Order: sequence, then structure tokens, then C-alpha cells
Amino acid sequence: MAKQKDNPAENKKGESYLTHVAFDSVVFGFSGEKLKILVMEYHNTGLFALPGGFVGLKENLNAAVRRGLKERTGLSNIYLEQCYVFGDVKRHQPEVLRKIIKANGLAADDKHWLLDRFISVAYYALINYNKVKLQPDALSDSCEWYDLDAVPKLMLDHNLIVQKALETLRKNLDEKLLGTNLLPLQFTMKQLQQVYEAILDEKVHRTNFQRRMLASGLLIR
Amino acid sequence: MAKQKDNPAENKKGESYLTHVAFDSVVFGFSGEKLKILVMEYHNTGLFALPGGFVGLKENLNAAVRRGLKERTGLSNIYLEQCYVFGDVKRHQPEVLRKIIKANGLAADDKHWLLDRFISVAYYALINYNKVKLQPDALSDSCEWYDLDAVPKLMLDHNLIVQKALETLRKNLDEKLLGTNLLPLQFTMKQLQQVYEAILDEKVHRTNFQRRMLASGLLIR
DNA sequence: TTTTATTGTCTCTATTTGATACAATAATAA
DNA sequence: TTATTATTGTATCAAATAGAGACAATAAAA
Repeated sequence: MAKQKDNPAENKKGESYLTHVAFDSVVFGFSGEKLKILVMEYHNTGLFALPGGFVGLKENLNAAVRRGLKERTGLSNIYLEQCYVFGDVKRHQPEVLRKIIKANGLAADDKHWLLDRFISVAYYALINYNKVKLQPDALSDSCEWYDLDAVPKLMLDHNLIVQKALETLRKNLDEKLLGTNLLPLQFTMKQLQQVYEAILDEKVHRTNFQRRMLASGLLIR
Repeated sequence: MAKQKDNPAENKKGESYLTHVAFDSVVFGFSGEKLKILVMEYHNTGLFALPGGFVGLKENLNAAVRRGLKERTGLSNIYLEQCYVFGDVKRHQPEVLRKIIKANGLAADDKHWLLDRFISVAYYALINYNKVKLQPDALSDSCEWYDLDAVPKLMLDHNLIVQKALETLRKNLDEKLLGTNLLPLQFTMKQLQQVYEAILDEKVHRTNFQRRMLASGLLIR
């Protein structure tokens, strides 16, 4: 029986993380009548990925995700939900990670903790597009908005994660007026309707939509 | 900065698991008009817990959960869904695990892999009560059905997991006639109605319930 | 067979939903 | 300013759906 390798999961700053556990976030924003998500591009690799990260040894999982989002967007108090755990063996592709590590001039010996297998907990977040100050991480050239219908090929199973996040968002859309999290505090009915249409990818009837929203009692004109 | 301890995650049989990752299942069954779940009791500890387990180094997460369920219930082809990931630091209580390990006459040195922190992926499963042949695992005296309203105090955050599973089940109840997974292939409308009432914990109108079920088109009389 | 309970069918009303017409307001141009 | 246009809010109607009960058909028990 194979024994498990024993890699200290430690980054350059000497911070330690739980091995085998990662998270990825699908960060939704709304602008120009379109739904967008955040995508990062790694240095000199042509690889795109969702913003993600790892969980500190003494850190709550949810807190780790919030920390990650804070670092990328500058925002705290983000609307955030788990959507699925991706735990298939085939998502373990050390060559991909090795490429990233090497492109950053780091030592990619076989025992590097990033080369190990990870289970990833996927989250989706809803944020106000205009309040964001985007910030790539140490390994990335950029962290940018992409129209949902123009997301590039992402590494590993990240495109699948986007799909799942969108599904979950659609299913939960009516709980507590989720859509409002994508808009400023003050917004018009039209804007909210556009958010719904962008998420559901279908037109909704204007007057009936208003009736429904107001009937929920959670909105004031 | 603290470095991560490096424990080989290996059981008595020499099988290796991913460190820091666990799963727990809330297994629902239906009998005598009541909703029940499976609970295990550990040897000589007075500790109750949900059936759970760990993920093999080369095993898909979902497959690991199915393996666990197979071992406990004898069933394959179980209806199974993720419901939430529990990742708070406070669920790390090495004393509890140490108690279990010691009660089984195993060496509970500080480096035992079970004493490390775990993120747990919670699932809920729906099974046909009558088809089950219950089987405790090596560490447990029993694996038994408990009425949902009479579940004992469980270890760690397992009672919370039960709550979350029930919530999720209720939310998803109407998708694809979920309830039928708790019944034999042939069942009466009355039985199905009782399942619904047990899950939702409220009465439903008989004739209207039938209309709704038949309207879904997924049932034949 | 009679009695009783269970299950299926039908109907009535109330509520919700989809669709449209039209009024009020705001934005634009003459 | 007024006239014109587009946008947004209100009212209404019909269709579909949901809740509640009457009653017939069937199955189970005496």
C-alpha cells in the first residue's frame, strides 16, 4: 500500500495551509447589462483560472474564502455561498501546477505541496461591480472581468465549476432577493430586471416582475 | 510560523487516505410513518456519530462516500447528494478522537493522523429502509436507525450536519420525486404522502397532493 | 353481504400568474 | 415653453394553479 507523501504546505511567506484542501470562487458582477465573472491569468503560462486559495491551519474554511476575496477585490462583506465540492481524482494534474511554479522561477521538485492532489470547495460570490479594485496575486498577471459568455478555457475543471456556480445561482435566485447583491444600494427596477435576465438568460415580463419583487416585501421603492 | 505536522494517514490495513479531508453521511430511511437516520455508536465511549469516512489517495470523493455507505448498509446505487462542507476550526477536537482511539486499544500518540484537523463534506442519502442490512464498522458497537426526532447527542458538529441535511432535503424534495427513493419500487399514494409529511413535518392535503404528484408526469399508478 | 375505511374522481372557489391596455412620469426636441 | 417620445407605474382580464370539500369507487374487515 502506498504511503502518503508528507509535504509541508507552506508558501513563500512561511504560512502553512491544510494539505489537500483548496477553494475556488466564482465571483459574479454585473455591468453593461451583462453578467461577468473574475478570471486570473498566470504569468507566462497562458493559463487562466478562477481565483482560489488554501485554508490556513487555524483558519475557518469560510473565512479563508473571504480572505481570498478580500485580497482580489478589496471588499469584505461579500455575499458568499458554497456551491459544490469537486473531489475527483482526475482533477489532479501536477504537470499544470508544475508549469505555473516553474514560470514563476520557483523550485518545482516532486515534493512541492502544490503538486499534491486537492479537493476543492467551490463558492460563488455576488459583488457590486463598481466597488471593486482588482488585484492579481503573486503568481498572476491579471485578475479581470470576463463576460460569462466569453470566459476563456480555464485550467483543470474550472470551467465546470463556473457551470455549477451558475446553476446554483439560478436555483437560489429568488431567496432573499439575491440579485440585489450585484447592484448598488439604490437601484431602479429596470436594473434589477436586467440582472435577473442576465442570470436566467431569458426575458422576464416587466410588469409581472415588478409585482413579484414588490410582493416579496423586501423592497422599498 | 508553525509548520504543518506530517502524519501518514494510514489505517490498520495499511490503506492510505487524504489528510484533512473527511466525509459524513446523513442516511435517511422511512418506516412506521417516521423519518429515521443512521447513527453509529463507538465502543466503550458513549459517543454517537454519523457514519463517515475518509478518501483514498486515488479515490474520487463521491466514490469514497458510496464505498462508505456500501460498507454500512450493503447497498450500492443509493440516492446521494452533497449538502454542505463543514470547515470551522472549532470542529477540531482531538480529545474526542483520542478517546475513541484509546477505547479501541490503539496507540493515540500525538502524531496519529486522526488527531489532525479535518474538513468534512456532508452528504445526505435516501434509502429503502427494508433493503438495508446494517453493519457497524471496526470502531463501532452498532449502526442503528434513530427516529429523526429522537437522535441522541452526537459528537463534534454532527447534530448540526443532520440539521443541514434535513434543510437541504426539504429544499430539494420536489426535484424528480425525491421521496420515491425512500420507498420500494411499488408504493401507494398514501405511503408517498406519509414520506412527504414526515420530511416536511406538516400535513398535506390528500387529494391535492395526488393531483400534484400525478401532474409531474413521473409517476404511473 | 354488510359495514367501514381507504382511495380516486369531480367540482367549487380563491389565489397566483401571464399578458395587455392605459395612465403617469420623465427625457428629449422643437 | 410645449410637443413628442420613451420609460415606468397602475389597473384589469383571462388562464393556470392551489386549497378545500363532496361524493363515488374500491378495498378491507366484520
